[in-house]
Amino acid sequence: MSQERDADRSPALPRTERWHTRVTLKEIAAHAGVSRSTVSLVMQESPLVAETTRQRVRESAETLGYVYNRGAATLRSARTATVGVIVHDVANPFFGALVAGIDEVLEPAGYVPFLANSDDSQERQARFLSRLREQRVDALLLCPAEHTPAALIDQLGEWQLPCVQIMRHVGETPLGDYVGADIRRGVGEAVAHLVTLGHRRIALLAGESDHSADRERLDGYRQAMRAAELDANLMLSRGGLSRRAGRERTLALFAQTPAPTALICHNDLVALGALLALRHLGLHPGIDCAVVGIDDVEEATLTEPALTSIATQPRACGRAAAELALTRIASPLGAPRQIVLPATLHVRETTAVPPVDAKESS
Amino acid sequence: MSQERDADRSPALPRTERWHTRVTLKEIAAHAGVSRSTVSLVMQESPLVAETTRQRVRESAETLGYVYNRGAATLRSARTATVGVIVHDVANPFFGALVAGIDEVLEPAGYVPFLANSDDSQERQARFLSRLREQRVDALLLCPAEHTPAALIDQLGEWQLPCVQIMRHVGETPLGDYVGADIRRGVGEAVAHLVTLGHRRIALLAGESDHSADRERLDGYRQAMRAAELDANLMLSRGGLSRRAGRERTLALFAQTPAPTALICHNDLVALGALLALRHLGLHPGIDCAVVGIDDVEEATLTEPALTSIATQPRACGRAAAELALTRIASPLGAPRQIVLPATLHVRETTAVPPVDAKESS
DNA sequence: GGATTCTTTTGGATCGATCCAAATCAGGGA
DNA sequence: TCCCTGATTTGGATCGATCCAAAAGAATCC
Repeated sequence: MSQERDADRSPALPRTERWHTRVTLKEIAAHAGVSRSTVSLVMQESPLVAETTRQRVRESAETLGYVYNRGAATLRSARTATVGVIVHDVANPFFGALVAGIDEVLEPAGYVPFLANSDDSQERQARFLSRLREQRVDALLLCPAEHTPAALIDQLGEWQLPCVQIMRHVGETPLGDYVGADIRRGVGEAVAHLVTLGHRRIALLAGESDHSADRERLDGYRQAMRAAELDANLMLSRGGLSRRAGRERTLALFAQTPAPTALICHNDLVALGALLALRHLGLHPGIDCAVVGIDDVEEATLTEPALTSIATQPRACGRAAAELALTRIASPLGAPRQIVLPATLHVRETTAVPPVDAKESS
Repeated sequence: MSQERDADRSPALPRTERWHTRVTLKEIAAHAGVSRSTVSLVMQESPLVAETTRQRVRESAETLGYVYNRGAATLRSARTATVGVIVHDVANPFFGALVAGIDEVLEPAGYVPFLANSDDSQERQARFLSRLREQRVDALLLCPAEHTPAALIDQLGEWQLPCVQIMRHVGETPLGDYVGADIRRGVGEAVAHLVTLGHRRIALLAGESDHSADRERLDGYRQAMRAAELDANLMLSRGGLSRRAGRERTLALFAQTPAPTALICHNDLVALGALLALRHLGLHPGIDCAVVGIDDVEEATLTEPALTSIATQPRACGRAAAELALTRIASPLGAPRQIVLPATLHVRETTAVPPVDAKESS
């Protein structure tokens, strides 16, 4: 920490930053000929202060190279202008887009996001949560890890920490603030679409853990299958949700007879895995077997054939969640809101009429 | 901010958290019968304090539901236990993995990362940077946005903000701390591999902006091409780096004659786009045209045929960068370190001997 | 027993902002 | 000129930790 730089302080050159003597409100006050309080008001963009003073103070701050000390402000005012974000897999492009959406809203509002990866582990989630409490974040944006107990939301309430759940929620119905997509309806629409095309053996490649996102897919599927007078339990597969798992689970499904003629996949990664599997089996997606993904990630439009997918709009969800968090910070006692964005089916090339033999045999 | 809740303090029920009267060191001190200073020492895990007192204090903190106030500590000690992370595209799986690696190291060290997306925009990068300064982050992990001036690093130095550059660095040679992969050698190895297989018309699908990551690919390519006595300028394509751009640029390359027999792509996204283009043209990757990607993302092993790729190990880079940042925080004046991880070629199915006609015609 | 050392504990002072009640200022009307 | 009103400005007190020099206790040695 060499501080012996004072030598080069030539008064002619007002260096923007002096060495290691941090500029504080006090220095600005002295420089601008006002009190600390006034400077503070200027920094808070308060309308109380006169325009001319405001200008003078701003200039002083500028020439002295002042950097606002959010930490000091926090101590007194209990606002940190930070928000915690917990997702279960940053490496998944879906969450990448989600995080980008969050960022988009927080940034102009002057908020900064803390980000962590729970990796769907309770323990990591809990550890990060306590870090965030130490940092006194103003709010939390949470995609809860698997098996998160419903009590967590109550706990957060006791801790006075506003929380917006995203895409998944703990407990049966969302108790607190929540932003997600209307997956149930989206899946229903997909099933109806496939039924209209003539499909009968429609498989659902679901997840294996019983959280809300999973349940909604299942509910939408069951309900639509029932409506079409088809057996929903016959073609239900539960398992992992990676691209690799999608591939393997599809191979497994095709090992049984009768094989499905259409696959609805928990997310696009699984769907892309399914495409790989079909190609491996020498089958043509969209001709020999229909495939529907969920999320509509950018990649979906680029595969050959292009993937039919239910758009969950991660970016829009991220934006909505961040906005909700900001309003909740502004009014902590307002009524919780549940925002459910429409999930619309984007029909592309992987859904077409089933092969003739399959249609007849059902 | 009503604080008039003191009435309901029933001594019989030691609620874990009282309403709105935050527990501070003072309360713990009173409860444990020691001074504030001692409690502070316990919280800092100082070895000075006796084991028995330590235990007692810990228990008091526990029963009172104390949450450490990092902000208050920061004010006095000038350490925030936070680190800023700026990447240019969170939605890219490569950066997802990188961020995951960073997280992996910071979390156990008790640090929390602020994350932002520069979207390769100078302006967004600058705005976030000033936010981070306000928050007094202890260090910065930066994948500099395109066209970032070399002066930025000096500026950060003046601001006393330790910075580790990742994957890209500003200026000709990395001036400060840096973590990246040995792309130059990796690309060289790829060219040599292709030459050994018999390829002569080896194209490079490079980026169009002139940052270090780009230059390294170019240098590696030119050098290896020269070594093989091939013309490096003939088959050089510059352009966008998305999957879509990869597809389109490949189509463009194949519109010219003679078409290349091998493609080395700036990253795996571009390579995957190239695979789509080849398939679209009715060509078989690995048979009609070799394709090499860079990064070796998970998806590379799953395409059919599997993609040959140069592994840049984003997760390992993230870890190394975070570790370097931690050591730099511990000793700000230590000599800058440049860590270059090996980039090894993973040969898979998309690289094979060139088609006979192409070999003869060269 | 008292001096000496080592271990543990402690009371202000301090970091840099915000909050709030009170002081000051400027302009208008009687 | 003086009072009143509304617009600005201001000086402590305060938030909750850390730092530091010094005090208190315990152990050791002569």
